[in-house]
Amino acid sequence: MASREGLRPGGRSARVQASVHGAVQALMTRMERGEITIPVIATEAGVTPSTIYRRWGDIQELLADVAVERLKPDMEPVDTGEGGKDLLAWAEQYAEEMSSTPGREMIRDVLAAQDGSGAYQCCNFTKQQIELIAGRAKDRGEAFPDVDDVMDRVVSPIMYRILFGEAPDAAHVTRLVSGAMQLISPASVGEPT
Amino acid sequence: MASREGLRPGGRSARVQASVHGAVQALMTRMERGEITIPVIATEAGVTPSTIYRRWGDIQELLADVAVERLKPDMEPVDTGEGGKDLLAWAEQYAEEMSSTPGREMIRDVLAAQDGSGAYQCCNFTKQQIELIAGRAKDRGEAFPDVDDVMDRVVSPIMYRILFGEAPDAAHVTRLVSGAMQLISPASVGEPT
DNA sequence: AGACAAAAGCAAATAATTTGCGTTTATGAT
DNA sequence: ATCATAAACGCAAATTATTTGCTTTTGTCT
Repeated sequence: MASREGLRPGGRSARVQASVHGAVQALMTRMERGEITIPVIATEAGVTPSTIYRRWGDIQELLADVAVERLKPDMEPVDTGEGGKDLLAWAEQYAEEMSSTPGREMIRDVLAAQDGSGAYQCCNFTKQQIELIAGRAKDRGEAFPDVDDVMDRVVSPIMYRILFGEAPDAAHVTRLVSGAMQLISPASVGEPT
Repeated sequence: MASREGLRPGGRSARVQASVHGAVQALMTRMERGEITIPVIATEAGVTPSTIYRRWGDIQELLADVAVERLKPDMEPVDTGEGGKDLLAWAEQYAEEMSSTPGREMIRDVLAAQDGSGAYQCCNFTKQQIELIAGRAKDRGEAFPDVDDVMDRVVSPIMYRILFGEAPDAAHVTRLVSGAMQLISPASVGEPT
């Protein structure tokens, strides 16, 4: 991610970065992806195109940079009082957000960039959310599956279907979550002990 | 995929298509991705750039088109005489091929295209391979998990890790396969009845 | 406050993309 | 077989995007 490291954190640089990011997001609400070019973004942001070219290299890197920022979770998973329910609620929302048109576009932007660090970051965002749920469950004394297992059993299938096929429906997400929870104790997702 | 449907199947069109595809593949062995532009491809293919623009639209669609073709399986999964072993052998090879640099580039190309049909096709290639393994197992009278479950439990985690994190190692693939096989009968992957 | 260098602006040069139009050539009907 | 038709291609001009050299602005560190 060109705009994150090794650059001046304050003042004009930060202002330009914010302005360009804002321009991209604004344009995405009014135009189609194919119409959004760097000169267009530059005009919207009140910046000269060469600034964008020098900082981000090409439009894919810029779009990926914006997408990563937008994919960063803005709140922590709801606390239902039980780990299995937390995970289900989180997974349902995750599936819905990522299946939406903007969601799918953001994922595509992240994956299309040469710089693979964006994808890695997004994966970490997800992991952190699950770790949060797992940590709360453990604090309550509940058993909870390993985070990597949740990634394999819940997150991966959701993402794969969104990327390669049709978005998973609610029933499918429920099945995935209860399957993952059964790694701990059979049939314990729905009913609190 | 622009080049697959609604165009003349024979003669010059087919020749141009083959020539352009060949040019892309040849260039990918000698250049980096960022250096491959449509004018460069056109020169290599002995074709005028506007032909490529009119047929594929932009370079992402073209690269996706080529990638889908290269991702099409060229042989059927090895037959070890037992479904679980077949699946393991297939999954190991799949993971290795897709984790390689050319493999990851092809996947990225497919996913980066606007036209989502390429991703769908790739998913179907994979499904068909697994269906083949499943069909053979059933012909032998073995139990074998549902293809969709194999997609969720084996293929998805492999692909997710390749796209978003680090490639899965052999031990992990083994664990995924035996987990999927346990959907049928516990601990029956290795040993023939 | 001043020196330094990073980042931005500007404009000219280069490269990619689009487009209009004439030519070639698959395809389907006679 | 030949012909009519339209799809696909080639070519070149026009447009648009990208790169690059140089100057100016402005954070940052002393």
